[in-house]
Amino acid sequence: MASTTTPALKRVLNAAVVQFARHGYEGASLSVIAADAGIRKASLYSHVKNKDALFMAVFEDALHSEARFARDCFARPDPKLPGQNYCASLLARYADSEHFRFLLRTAYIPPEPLFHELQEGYETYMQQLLADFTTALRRHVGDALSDRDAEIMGHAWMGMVDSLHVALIYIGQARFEARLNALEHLMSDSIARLARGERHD
Amino acid sequence: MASTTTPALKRVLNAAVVQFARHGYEGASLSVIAADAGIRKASLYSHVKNKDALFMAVFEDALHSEARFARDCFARPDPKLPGQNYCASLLARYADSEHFRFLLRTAYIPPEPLFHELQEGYETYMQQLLADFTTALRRHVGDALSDRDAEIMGHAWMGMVDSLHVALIYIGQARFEARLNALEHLMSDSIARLARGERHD
DNA sequence: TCAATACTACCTACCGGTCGGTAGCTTTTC
DNA sequence: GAAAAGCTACCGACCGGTAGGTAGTATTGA
Repeated sequence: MASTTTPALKRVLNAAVVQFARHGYEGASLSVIAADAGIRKASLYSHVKNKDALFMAVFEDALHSEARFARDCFARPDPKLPGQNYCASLLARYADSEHFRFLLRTAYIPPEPLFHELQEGYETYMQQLLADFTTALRRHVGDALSDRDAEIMGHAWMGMVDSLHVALIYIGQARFEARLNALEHLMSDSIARLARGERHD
Repeated sequence: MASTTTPALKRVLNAAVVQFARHGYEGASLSVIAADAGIRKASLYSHVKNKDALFMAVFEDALHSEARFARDCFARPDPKLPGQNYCASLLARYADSEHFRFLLRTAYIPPEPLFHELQEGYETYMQQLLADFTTALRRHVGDALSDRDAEIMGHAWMGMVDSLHVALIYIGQARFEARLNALEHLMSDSIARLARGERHD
């Protein structure tokens, strides 16, 4: 399974993530991907078994790439709110990372033939994100935090993250920042309440 | 523009919304849509100019349908929070309305050739939703509400709505309800604070 | 009767994928 | 050391299939 990644394959994968991110699974053409990688379509099959396998390879790359990104965000201490680094970095990340754009494009409506495999990958990624947030939250609020409130805040934060993801895709930069600001206010109010020892009913 | 809708065209539109909602713009096949409507593919062109026009016709229907749904939600008084009726009705709406599923499927990643036309439609729909929420919020909080706080809460609520939309698509019913509950807690905390006359910095 | 709607048959364009074949570098074999 | 054999990456040509769309003709109904 530890297949070596030749330079040619790397070019193919780089071309593929761009096309898949831009046009989706069905919309991306193997001819174009091959051309962008500097070879003919037939030669693709020296490197990958078929379109599905190519897509899954890109997906694995993207998941690893974004997992590392998230880990780095949570490694730095959040300035004010748990998970704040991650949320605040999304805009730049979206501009810079082809892998991230690929994941967002594919996340909500994955290609039907690959649905289950993809679902699993996303699932573990989201679980990791949630776990990271929860530990950050516990560190931030302290022992007063009940399990139930931690779970509620976890759901809310994951919802907030999805909301920001969506904002990246279809509303502009200005409104992304407005939404981020607004949602941080909500989080801040609720966390302040928890820190005062009040509980959600 | 006020073209009459014959029964045959209605059958075509009904078949089309199902296919577009299920498979998207590119994935939906005109042959299948025609077959579902009880005619041959070539006969479609007696009713619609081409695939784009068919898609746009379905889109207009869907927008009107969902605008009416939102209006009905906001016509009823919200039990606890502004906009609560709408959010709480989403799950059932998603199960029942083919038009709604169509809109959600198409919203974030619209077909490229129709991008601009669709964007406009969504834009006015979202503006209406935001306006409805804002008046509900003003009614709920009272005169103490500053314009700035109203705007912040508006952004937050729209984010919450997007978050719930996403939840409908790719996480199950159980987690939708957990997210809804969690986000309502956030909203509730923030609105309680506003109602006490405190302001966001 | 005449327009609207339906049909069959067909078109071009493109898709993912396979085929036979080859250039060129490694490894084997005597 | 050099011929023989094998392997990898590549190519043009082609496959079956499907897509959206069109031309021409038959059917239908007010």
